[in-house]
Amino acid sequence: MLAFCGQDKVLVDANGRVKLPVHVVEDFLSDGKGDVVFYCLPEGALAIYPEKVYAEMRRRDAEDIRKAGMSMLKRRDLRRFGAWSASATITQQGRLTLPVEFRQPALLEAGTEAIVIGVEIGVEIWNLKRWQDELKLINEHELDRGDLELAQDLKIES
Amino acid sequence: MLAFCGQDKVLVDANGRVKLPVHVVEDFLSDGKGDVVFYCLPEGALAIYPEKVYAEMRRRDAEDIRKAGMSMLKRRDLRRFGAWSASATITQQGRLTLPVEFRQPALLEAGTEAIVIGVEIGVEIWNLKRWQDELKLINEHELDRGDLELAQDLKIES
DNA sequence: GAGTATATTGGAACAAATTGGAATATATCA
DNA sequence: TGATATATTCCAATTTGTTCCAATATACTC
Repeated sequence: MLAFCGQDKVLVDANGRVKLPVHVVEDFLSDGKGDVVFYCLPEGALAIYPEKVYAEMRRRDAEDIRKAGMSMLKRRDLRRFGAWSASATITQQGRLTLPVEFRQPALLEAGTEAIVIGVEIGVEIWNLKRWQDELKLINEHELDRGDLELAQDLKIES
Repeated sequence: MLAFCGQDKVLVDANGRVKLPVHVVEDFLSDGKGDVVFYCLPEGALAIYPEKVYAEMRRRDAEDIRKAGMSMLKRRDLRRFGAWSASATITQQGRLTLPVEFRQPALLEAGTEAIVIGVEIGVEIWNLKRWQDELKLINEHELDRGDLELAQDLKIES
Protein backbone atom coordinates (compact mmCIF):
# COMPACT_ATOMS: atom_id res chain seq x y z
CA MET A 1 0.00 0.00 0.00
CA LEU A 2 1.20 3.46 -0.92
CA ALA A 3 2.58 5.35 2.06
CA PHE A 4 2.37 9.05 2.85
CA CYS A 5 0.08 10.29 0.12
CA GLY A 6 -3.04 12.34 -0.34
CA GLN A 7 -4.45 15.62 0.93
CA ASP A 8 -6.58 15.74 4.09
CA LYS A 9 -8.11 18.81 5.64
CA VAL A 10 -7.63 19.03 9.40
CA LEU A 11 -8.21 21.55 12.16
CA VAL A 12 -5.64 22.88 14.60
CA ASP A 13 -7.51 22.66 17.91
CA ALA A 14 -7.54 25.23 20.72
CA ASN A 15 -4.38 23.74 22.22
CA GLY A 16 -2.47 23.66 18.96
CA ARG A 17 -3.02 19.97 18.39
CA VAL A 18 -3.83 18.20 15.14
CA LYS A 19 -5.65 14.92 14.72
CA LEU A 20 -3.88 13.13 11.90
CA PRO A 21 -5.83 11.15 9.30
CA VAL A 22 -5.99 7.46 10.15
CA HIS A 23 -3.99 6.33 7.13
CA VAL A 24 -1.19 8.75 8.00
CA VAL A 25 -1.02 7.45 11.56
CA GLU A 26 -0.78 3.93 10.19
CA ASP A 27 2.08 4.93 7.92
CA PHE A 28 4.01 6.40 10.83
CA LEU A 29 3.36 3.41 13.07
CA SER A 30 4.45 0.90 10.44
CA ASP A 31 7.86 2.57 10.37
CA GLY A 32 8.72 2.80 14.06
CA LYS A 33 6.72 3.58 17.17
CA GLY A 34 5.18 6.82 16.08
CA ASP A 35 8.28 8.86 16.85
CA VAL A 36 8.43 11.73 14.43
CA VAL A 37 10.46 14.85 13.76
CA PHE A 38 8.97 18.21 12.92
CA TYR A 39 10.91 20.39 10.56
CA CYS A 40 9.62 23.88 9.93
CA LEU A 41 10.25 24.59 6.25
CA PRO A 42 11.45 27.93 4.89
CA GLU A 43 8.48 27.91 2.49
CA GLY A 44 6.24 28.27 5.55
CA ALA A 45 4.91 24.80 6.25
CA LEU A 46 5.60 22.12 8.79
CA ALA A 47 7.15 18.87 7.63
CA ILE A 48 6.75 15.72 9.69
CA TYR A 49 9.09 12.82 9.03
CA PRO A 50 9.56 9.46 10.70
CA GLU A 51 12.55 9.72 12.99
CA LYS A 52 14.56 7.34 10.81
CA VAL A 53 13.99 9.42 7.72
CA TYR A 54 15.13 12.61 9.43
CA ALA A 55 18.15 10.91 10.95
CA GLU A 56 19.21 9.86 7.46
CA MET A 57 18.61 13.37 6.18
CA ARG A 58 20.87 14.90 8.83
CA ARG A 59 23.52 12.24 9.26
CA ARG A 60 26.88 13.66 10.35
CA ASP A 61 30.31 12.56 11.51
CA ALA A 62 33.20 13.76 13.67
CA GLU A 63 34.49 15.88 10.84
CA ASP A 64 31.30 17.92 10.93
CA ILE A 65 31.87 18.65 14.62
CA ARG A 66 35.42 19.83 13.98
CA LYS A 67 34.20 22.06 11.15
CA ALA A 68 31.65 23.65 13.46
CA GLY A 69 34.46 25.23 15.44
CA MET A 70 36.09 26.72 12.40
CA SER A 71 33.33 27.68 10.00
CA MET A 72 30.48 30.11 10.47
CA LEU A 73 28.71 28.66 7.44
CA LYS A 74 28.77 25.23 9.03
CA ARG A 75 27.43 26.65 12.26
CA ARG A 76 24.61 28.34 10.39
CA ASP A 77 23.67 25.03 8.80
CA LEU A 78 23.51 23.30 12.18
CA ARG A 79 21.68 26.27 13.59
CA ARG A 80 19.05 26.30 10.91
CA PHE A 81 18.18 22.65 11.18
CA GLY A 82 18.51 22.59 14.93
CA ALA A 83 16.36 25.65 15.45
CA TRP A 84 13.64 24.53 13.10
CA SER A 85 13.33 20.93 14.19
CA ALA A 86 11.71 19.18 17.13
CA SER A 87 10.81 15.62 17.94
CA ALA A 88 7.51 14.27 19.16
CA THR A 89 5.46 11.13 19.42
CA ILE A 90 2.01 10.57 18.01
CA THR A 91 -0.42 10.03 20.88
CA GLN A 92 -2.65 7.00 21.15
CA GLN A 93 -5.49 9.10 19.85
CA GLY A 94 -3.52 9.96 16.75
CA ARG A 95 -2.84 13.51 17.81
CA LEU A 96 0.24 15.68 17.48
CA THR A 97 0.90 18.89 19.36
CA LEU A 98 2.51 21.42 17.05
CA PRO A 99 5.59 23.01 18.65
CA VAL A 100 4.65 26.47 19.88
CA GLU A 101 7.62 28.15 18.22
CA PHE A 102 6.66 26.83 14.77
CA ARG A 103 3.03 27.88 14.78
CA GLN A 104 3.53 31.48 13.70
CA PRO A 105 6.03 30.87 10.91
CA ALA A 106 3.89 28.05 9.51
CA LEU A 107 0.61 29.97 9.97
CA LEU A 108 -0.74 27.14 12.06
CA GLU A 109 -2.02 28.95 15.13
CA ALA A 110 -4.68 27.35 17.28
CA GLY A 111 -8.03 27.30 15.50
CA THR A 112 -6.81 27.55 11.89
CA GLU A 113 -7.77 25.30 9.00
CA ALA A 114 -4.90 23.22 7.72
CA ILE A 115 -4.21 20.46 5.28
CA VAL A 116 -2.02 17.38 5.62
CA ILE A 117 -0.11 16.64 2.43
CA GLY A 118 1.56 13.31 1.82
CA VAL A 119 5.08 13.80 0.49
CA GLU A 120 6.15 10.17 0.03
CA ILE A 121 8.81 10.24 2.77
CA GLY A 122 6.52 11.86 5.34
CA VAL A 123 3.81 14.49 5.44
CA GLU A 124 3.61 18.27 5.50
CA ILE A 125 1.06 20.37 7.30
CA TRP A 126 0.14 23.55 5.49
CA ASN A 127 -2.07 26.43 6.31
CA LEU A 128 -4.95 25.84 3.90
CA LYS A 129 -4.72 29.18 2.12
CA ARG A 130 -0.98 29.06 1.80
CA TRP A 131 -1.24 25.55 0.37
CA GLN A 132 -3.45 26.77 -2.43
CA ASP A 133 -0.81 29.33 -3.39
CA GLU A 134 1.93 26.72 -3.32
CA LEU A 135 -0.16 24.43 -5.48
CA LYS A 136 -0.59 27.20 -8.01
CA LEU A 137 3.15 27.84 -8.03
CA ILE A 138 3.91 24.18 -8.60
CA ASN A 139 1.44 23.90 -11.44
CA GLU A 140 2.60 27.05 -13.17
CA HIS A 141 6.18 25.91 -12.93
CA GLU A 142 5.29 22.59 -14.50
CA LEU A 143 3.45 24.31 -17.34
CA ASP A 144 6.49 26.53 -17.95
CA ARG A 145 8.63 23.45 -18.10
CA GLY A 146 6.24 21.90 -20.57
CA ASP A 147 6.47 24.92 -22.84
CA LEU A 148 10.22 24.85 -22.55
CA GLU A 149 10.34 21.20 -23.50
CA LEU A 150 8.25 21.83 -26.58
CA ALA A 151 10.47 24.73 -27.62
CA GLN A 152 13.59 22.73 -27.12
CA ASP A 153 12.14 19.88 -29.09
CA LEU A 154 12.00 22.25 -32.05
CA LYS A 155 15.49 23.64 -31.53
CA ILE A 156 17.74 20.70 -31.02
CA GLU A 157 16.83 19.12 -34.35
CA SER A 158 20.25 19.70 -35.86
CA MET B 1 14.80 10.99 19.96
CA LEU B 2 16.25 14.05 18.33
CA ALA B 3 18.84 15.80 20.49
CA PHE B 4 19.57 19.49 20.83
CA CYS B 5 16.81 21.05 18.80
CA GLY B 6 14.16 23.71 19.01
CA GLN B 7 13.95 27.32 20.15
CA ASP B 8 13.03 28.16 23.74
CA LYS B 9 12.75 31.60 25.24
CA VAL B 10 14.42 31.97 28.60
CA LEU B 11 15.26 34.76 30.98
CA VAL B 12 18.69 35.60 32.31
CA ASP B 13 17.86 36.03 36.01
CA ALA B 14 19.17 38.73 38.32
CA ASN B 15 22.24 36.64 39.06
CA GLY B 16 23.10 35.89 35.45
CA ARG B 17 21.67 32.40 35.56
CA VAL B 18 19.58 30.64 32.94
CA LYS B 19 17.10 27.85 33.51
CA LEU B 20 17.51 25.49 30.59
CA PRO B 21 14.47 23.83 29.01
CA VAL B 22 13.86 20.33 30.34
CA HIS B 23 14.55 18.59 27.04
CA VAL B 24 17.90 20.36 26.73
CA VAL B 25 18.95 19.28 30.21
CA GLU B 26 18.02 15.71 29.31
CA ASP B 27 20.13 15.88 26.17
CA PHE B 28 23.14 17.05 28.16
CA LEU B 29 22.66 14.43 30.86
CA SER B 30 22.29 11.59 28.39
CA ASP B 31 25.71 12.46 27.00
CA GLY B 32 27.75 12.69 30.19
CA LYS B 33 27.02 14.07 33.63
CA GLY B 34 25.99 17.55 32.67
CA ASP B 35 29.52 18.82 32.19
CA VAL B 36 29.49 21.44 29.49
CA VAL B 37 31.79 23.93 27.82
CA PHE B 38 30.85 27.49 27.03
CA TYR B 39 32.27 28.96 23.88
CA CYS B 40 31.59 32.60 23.15
CA LEU B 41 31.01 32.80 19.40
CA PRO B 42 32.31 35.56 17.13
CA GLU B 43 28.73 36.03 15.86
CA GLY B 44 27.82 37.27 19.33
CA ALA B 45 26.16 34.35 21.05
CA LEU B 46 27.14 31.81 23.63
CA ALA B 47 27.52 28.21 22.52
CA ILE B 48 27.20 25.38 25.03
CA TYR B 49 28.51 21.98 24.04
CA PRO B 50 28.79 18.72 25.93
CA GLU B 51 32.37 18.30 27.09
CA LYS B 52 32.86 15.38 24.71
CA VAL B 53 31.70 17.36 21.72
CA TYR B 54 34.01 20.25 22.53
CA ALA B 55 36.91 17.86 23.03
CA GLU B 56 36.27 16.48 19.55
CA MET B 57 36.01 19.96 18.12
CA ARG B 58 39.37 20.98 19.55
CA ARG B 59 41.22 17.71 19.21
CA ARG B 60 44.95 18.29 18.85
CA ASP B 61 47.78 16.10 17.69
CA ALA B 62 51.57 16.42 17.91
CA GLU B 63 51.55 18.27 14.61
CA ASP B 64 49.38 21.03 16.05
CA ILE B 65 51.72 21.48 18.98
CA ARG B 66 54.71 21.78 16.70
CA LYS B 67 52.88 24.29 14.55
CA ALA B 68 52.13 26.45 17.57
CA GLY B 69 55.80 27.27 17.81
CA MET B 70 56.06 28.17 14.16
CA SER B 71 52.85 29.90 13.22
CA MET B 72 51.35 33.06 14.60
CA LEU B 73 48.06 32.16 12.96
CA LYS B 74 48.03 28.86 14.78
CA ARG B 75 48.82 30.60 18.05
CA ARG B 76 46.00 33.02 17.47
CA ASP B 77 43.64 30.11 16.90
CA LEU B 78 44.64 28.50 20.18
CA ARG B 79 44.42 31.83 21.91
CA ARG B 80 40.94 32.53 20.63
CA PHE B 81 39.48 29.25 21.77
CA GLY B 82 41.33 29.37 25.06
CA ALA B 83 40.21 32.87 25.89
CA TRP B 84 36.59 32.43 24.83
CA SER B 85 35.85 29.10 26.45
CA ALA B 86 34.99 28.02 29.99
CA SER B 87 33.63 24.88 31.55
CA ALA B 88 30.70 24.44 33.88
CA THR B 89 28.21 21.91 35.18
CA ILE B 90 24.44 22.07 34.95
CA THR B 91 22.91 22.25 38.43
CA GLN B 92 20.32 19.79 39.66
CA GLN B 93 17.63 22.30 38.93
CA GLY B 94 18.78 22.61 35.35
CA ARG B 95 20.38 26.02 35.75
CA LEU B 96 23.59 27.42 34.32
CA THR B 97 25.42 30.52 35.48
CA LEU B 98 26.74 32.40 32.48
CA PRO B 99 30.42 33.32 32.82
CA VAL B 100 30.64 36.99 33.75
CA GLU B 101 33.24 37.75 31.09
CA PHE B 102 30.99 36.50 28.27
CA ARG B 103 27.87 38.38 29.21
CA GLN B 104 28.71 41.66 27.53
CA PRO B 105 29.99 40.26 24.23
CA ALA B 106 26.96 37.97 23.96
CA LEU B 107 24.49 40.65 25.11
CA LEU B 108 23.34 38.39 27.91
CA GLU B 109 23.51 40.66 30.94
CA ALA B 110 21.40 39.87 33.97
CA GLY B 111 17.72 40.51 33.30
CA THR B 112 17.75 40.23 29.51
CA GLU B 113 15.46 38.10 27.38
CA ALA B 114 17.31 35.30 25.66
CA ILE B 115 16.58 32.25 23.57
CA VAL B 116 18.09 28.79 23.66
CA ILE B 117 18.69 27.41 20.17
CA GLY B 118 19.34 23.74 19.51
CA VAL B 119 22.20 23.30 17.04
CA GLU B 120 22.25 19.50 16.78
CA ILE B 121 25.60 19.12 18.53
CA GLY B 122 24.76 21.40 21.47
CA VAL B 123 22.85 24.60 22.08
CA GLU B 124 23.45 28.31 21.70
CA ILE B 125 22.10 31.07 23.88
CA TRP B 126 21.27 34.24 22.00
CA ASN B 127 20.09 37.62 23.01
CA LEU B 128 16.50 37.55 21.74
CA LYS B 129 16.77 40.58 19.48
CA ARG B 130 20.07 39.53 18.01
CA TRP B 131 18.64 36.09 17.31
CA GLN B 132 15.79 37.57 15.32
CA ASP B 133 18.30 39.30 13.06
CA GLU B 134 20.26 36.10 12.60
CA LEU B 135 17.06 34.21 11.84
CA LYS B 136 16.06 36.73 9.23
CA LEU B 137 19.43 36.41 7.59
CA ILE B 138 19.25 32.62 7.49
CA ASN B 139 15.69 32.55 6.17
CA GLU B 140 16.27 35.11 3.46
CA HIS B 141 19.28 33.17 2.30
CA GLU B 142 17.22 29.99 2.08
CA LEU B 143 14.44 31.69 0.13
CA ASP B 144 17.00 33.07 -2.32
CA ARG B 145 18.33 29.57 -2.75
CA GLY B 146 14.81 28.30 -3.46
CA ASP B 147 14.22 30.90 -6.16
CA LEU B 148 17.56 30.09 -7.72
CA GLU B 149 16.69 26.42 -7.86
CA LEU B 150 13.41 27.10 -9.66
CA ALA B 151 15.14 29.36 -12.17
CA GLN B 152 17.84 26.83 -12.85
CA ASP B 153 15.26 24.12 -13.35
CA LEU B 154 13.95 26.08 -16.33
CA LYS B 155 17.37 26.85 -17.77
CA ILE B 156 19.49 23.78 -17.73
CA GLU B 157 17.27 21.55 -19.88
CA SER B 158 20.01 20.07 -22.05
C1' DG C 1 42.42 38.57 62.13
C1' DA C 2 37.60 39.38 63.17
C1' DG C 3 33.40 41.29 61.81
C1' DT C 4 30.43 43.04 58.38
C1' DA C 5 28.66 43.42 53.88
C1' DT C 6 27.99 41.59 49.42
C1' DA C 7 27.61 38.09 46.06
C1' DT C 8 26.33 33.58 44.84
C1' DT C 9 24.01 29.37 45.12
C1' DG C 10 20.38 25.96 45.99
C1' DG C 11 15.80 25.11 47.21
C1' DA C 12 10.91 25.70 47.89
C1' DA C 13 6.47 27.53 46.76
C1' DC C 14 3.33 29.36 43.77
C1' DA C 15 1.33 30.18 39.14
C1' DA C 16 0.71 28.95 34.44
C1' DA C 17 0.66 26.01 30.66
C1' DT C 18 0.35 21.58 28.77
C1' DT C 19 -1.25 17.02 28.30
C1' DG C 20 -4.11 12.98 28.21
C1' DG C 21 -8.41 11.12 28.68
C1' DA C 22 -13.28 10.88 28.92
C1' DA C 23 -17.68 12.18 27.32
C1' DT C 24 -20.56 13.81 23.87
C1' DA C 25 -21.72 14.71 19.18
C1' DT C 26 -21.46 13.67 14.29
C1' DA C 27 -20.83 11.00 10.36
C1' DT C 28 -20.57 6.60 7.79
C1' DC C 29 -21.68 2.11 6.48
C1' DA C 30 -24.23 -2.00 6.43
C1' DT D 1 -32.38 2.50 11.23
C1' DG D 2 -28.90 0.74 14.16
C1' DA D 3 -24.10 0.02 15.06
C1' DT D 4 -19.51 1.31 14.48
C1' DA D 5 -16.12 4.53 13.73
C1' DT D 6 -14.53 9.16 13.72
C1' DA D 7 -14.50 13.97 15.29
C1' DT D 8 -14.90 17.59 18.76
C1' DT D 9 -15.22 19.58 23.17
C1' DC D 10 -14.28 19.91 27.86
C1' DC D 11 -12.05 19.01 32.22
C1' DA D 12 -8.75 17.42 35.56
C1' DA D 13 -4.07 16.05 36.61
C1' DT D 14 0.49 16.58 35.80
C1' DT D 15 4.30 18.96 34.41
C1' DT D 16 6.87 23.08 33.73
C1' DG D 17 8.30 27.92 34.52
C1' DT D 18 9.02 31.79 37.56
C1' DT D 19 9.75 34.17 41.57
C1' DC D 20 11.24 34.63 46.04
C1' DC D 21 13.86 33.51 50.10
C1' DA D 22 17.32 31.47 52.99
C1' DA D 23 21.94 29.66 53.55
C1' DT D 24 26.54 29.58 52.38
C1' DA D 25 30.63 31.38 50.68
C1' DT D 26 33.54 35.20 49.46
C1' DA D 27 35.49 39.64 49.74
C1' DC D 28 36.42 43.78 52.03
C1' DT D 29 37.19 46.92 55.84
C1' DC D 30 38.63 48.20 60.22
